[in-house]
Amino acid sequence: MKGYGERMPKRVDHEERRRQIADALLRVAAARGLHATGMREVAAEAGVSLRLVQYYFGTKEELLLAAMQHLAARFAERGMARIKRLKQTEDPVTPRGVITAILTEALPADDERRTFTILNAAYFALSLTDPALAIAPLARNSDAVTGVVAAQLRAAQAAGDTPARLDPDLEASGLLAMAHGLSLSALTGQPSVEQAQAVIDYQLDRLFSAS
Amino acid sequence: MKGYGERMPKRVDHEERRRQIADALLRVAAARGLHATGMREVAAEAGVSLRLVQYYFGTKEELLLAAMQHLAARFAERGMARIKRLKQTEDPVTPRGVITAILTEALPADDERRTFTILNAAYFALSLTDPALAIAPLARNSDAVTGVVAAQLRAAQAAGDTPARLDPDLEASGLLAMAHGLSLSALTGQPSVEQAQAVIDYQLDRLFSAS
DNA sequence: GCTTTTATAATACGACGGTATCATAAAAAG
DNA sequence: CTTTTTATGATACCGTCGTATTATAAAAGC
Repeated sequence: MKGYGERMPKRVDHEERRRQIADALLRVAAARGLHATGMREVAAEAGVSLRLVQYYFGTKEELLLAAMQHLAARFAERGMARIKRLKQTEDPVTPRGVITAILTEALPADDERRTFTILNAAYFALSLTDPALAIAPLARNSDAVTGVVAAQLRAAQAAGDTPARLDPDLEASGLLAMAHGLSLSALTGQPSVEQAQAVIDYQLDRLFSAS
Repeated sequence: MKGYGERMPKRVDHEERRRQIADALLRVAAARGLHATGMREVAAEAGVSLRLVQYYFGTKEELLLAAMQHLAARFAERGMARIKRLKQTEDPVTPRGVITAILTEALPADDERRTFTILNAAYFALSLTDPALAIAPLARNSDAVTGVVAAQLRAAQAAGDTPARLDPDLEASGLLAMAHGLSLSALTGQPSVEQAQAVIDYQLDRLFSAS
């Protein structure tokens, strides 16, 4: 890269610091709420001075935006890792396996996914009224995933694992919307994560049964 | 009722005023966001003085809570009306008709439902981090609706309109989660309301076909 | 060794928001 | 008609937040 300066920076990587601060914001925001998170709190959480936060992100809006993109990137990364892990353990990677992994990954089953779901909801709500916050990164992810699921369904149809009369695109949209809705509901514990998982499994059973 | 005082109040109804102010908050919040909505703005929107808002709702938290309950009540009311209307127009009320009405009602197809969806998302996100905001009213609504859908599915099974092997509870949970997810996504226009409707219709076709 | 970059510290400022206070109008009760 | 209760209006207070400013230190390159 022809980077951000002629000479090397003093010691630390610029992007690394930005990530560190953005992570701090996400941690605080997941606990206290996105709007209730102040610059001073972020600085304290990141273990740096307030001035430094201003140094790396001139304005709060910029920080919020960068943190959102960071969040989307982290989640996409995690999704990729999940698929890669799937390919290593499960020898013949079935379309059902991939779809199950995707839908399940969205559930707030552990701390990381729970905070992700919370932050996602917070950013989504914020973007509905704050024009400065483009919802682009999240929507882009979602679109890509829908495409993957639809493709897997087509593959399953080609293999005869699922009825040919199904519409892959409509099914994919429905499944992802369901997973999204279940994730949000599961945050409140109604239904529980286990029940949400049961609903997903049930739907996939119905999809991949002979019928 | 053994109301709010021995003598009649001066001129206006207490509850009516509270509704008026709560409605004003919801209108402002739908446009500017829940956290960005101040007491002064609410007062201006309601056409009353700031002092009056304080008079009817001592604190902002109280106002937020009351507005949420009011919102939930309004939505439940609208749902009831929709069912009642259905019973009048569609002579034999089929389970599918009821379920279609419920799922479709959640979509942000007109201004009122759109603002409702936005406010719902905002309150939900807020309740995730603000312990003072119980999510009870919304969850209660959601639970009741799930029960209704499951009951309709059972009725359909009894009538032979849908396969007996289906699990009504899991199907109901899945359908409502899907509708919820679709509504949120439709707020951004991806997918559009029409596409979301298509997904719902498709799923119901699949449910109620012989199969 | 001087300059640039990266960092901290302390503090200031202007705006806004929730809340509180003071004053008052108007209607019902006696 | 006076008193009391209810309803309302105008404004003051105080904290917090985002942002800006100034001074300073230390490590890395030229």
